[in-house]
Amino acid sequence: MLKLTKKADYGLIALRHLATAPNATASTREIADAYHLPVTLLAKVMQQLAKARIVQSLSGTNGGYRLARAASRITALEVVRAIDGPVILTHCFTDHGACDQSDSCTVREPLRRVHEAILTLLENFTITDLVEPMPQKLTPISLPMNPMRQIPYPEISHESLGT
Amino acid sequence: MLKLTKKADYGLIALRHLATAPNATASTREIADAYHLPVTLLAKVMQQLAKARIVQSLSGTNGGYRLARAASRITALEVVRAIDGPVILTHCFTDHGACDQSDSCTVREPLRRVHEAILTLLENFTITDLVEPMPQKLTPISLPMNPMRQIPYPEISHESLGT
DNA sequence: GCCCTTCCCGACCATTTCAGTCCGAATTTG
DNA sequence: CAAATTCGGACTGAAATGGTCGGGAAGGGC
Repeated sequence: MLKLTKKADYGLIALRHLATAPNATASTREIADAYHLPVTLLAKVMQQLAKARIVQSLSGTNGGYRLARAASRITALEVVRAIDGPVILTHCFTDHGACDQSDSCTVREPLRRVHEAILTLLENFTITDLVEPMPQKLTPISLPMNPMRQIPYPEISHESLGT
Repeated sequence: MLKLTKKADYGLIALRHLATAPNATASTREIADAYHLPVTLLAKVMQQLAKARIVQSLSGTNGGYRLARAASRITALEVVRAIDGPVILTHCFTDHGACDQSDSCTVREPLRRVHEAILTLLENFTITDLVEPMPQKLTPISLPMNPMRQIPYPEISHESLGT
C-alpha cells in the first residue's frame, strides 16, 4: 500500500516528457511510444490532466498536449489528485467522521499530522524536480503556512527500496 | 490513492489501545468490541503484529496481546510494513528496475526522494504520537542520516481533508 | 469539402487487491 | 476437561485497478 497507481506514474512520465520536449508539445501516441506505455490508457490519463488544467489539449493534425503552465508550477499533488482523486491517508478522512468507528476512532486526529505532512511533501515536489537529472539540491522548501519551518528531501540511499 | 488499508488503520487503533490499556494487555475481542471492529479481521491483524514482534501474544484464558516494547519505540512505518507489506511509492520500486519501462522510465530516480521522505515521516511517527490527545509539539525530528536537517510535522489545518 | 489526425467520453472486461468470514488446530488457565 | 484465547490457512464477495474498444467531435492540410 501507500503507493501511486500506474496511471499516476504514467501521468508524471508524460508531464516530464512535455517539460523537456523540444517543441513543448507532443501527442499521446508519441509519448506512449517513447516509454512503451499502453496508448489508450495514457490517453485517458492525458484527458484527466487536461480537464484539471494541468495540460492544454490541441486537437487536429499536429495536435497533442502541452503544459498549461511552467513545469515548476505543477506539483505532484495536483497531478495525483487529478488522476487518482483525492489523497486520503485513512478511511475516516473520506466519509467525514461517518465511518463505523467515527466516535470511537481514536487515531483519526493524530494521523492528520502525517496526512498533512505527506500533502506538503507532494505539494513541494514539482515537475521540474522530475526533469533535473540528479539534483544535489537539498534546498529546503519552506512550508506554505510558516516560512520558518522547512522540509528537506532526504538524500537518496540506494539500498532502501522496496520498503 | 496513497492511503492506508483498513487493516493498517485497525492495527494502529489496536496498538493505541494497548498503549493506553490500564493493564497493558487486551484480547482481540476486547479491542474489537471497544471500537466496533470486525473481530476476525482484527484477529488477523494482531497475528501479523505478533509475527513482526510488535506485540507479544499470550494464549489461553486471560490471554491477549501486549506491546512488545515501549509505545515510543514502535513506529508507524513498522506497523504499516507488518500489516500491508513493503511501502512502495511507484511500481518501478518493486520489481527492481524490471518494469516494462525500466530503461526508459525517467521518473523513478527523482521519485525516490519523495519515497524516502515519506518513509522518514512514518518512521518518526510512533504509537505515542497516537496517544497524546492533541500534541502541540512541533518538535522537529531529525533525520537519521544527518542530524542537521529536520522534518517537522505541519500544523493541522482542519479544512484540508479529503484531499 | 474531404480526409486524416488527434482529442474526448463512456461502456466494457479481466485481474488483482481488499475486507471479511469460517474452520480446524494448539495453548493456557481454572 | 472446558473455556478462552491465539494461530494458520482456505475461502468468498466486493471494490479498485489496469487496460481495451468504439463512436463521436474538433481541427489542420489539401
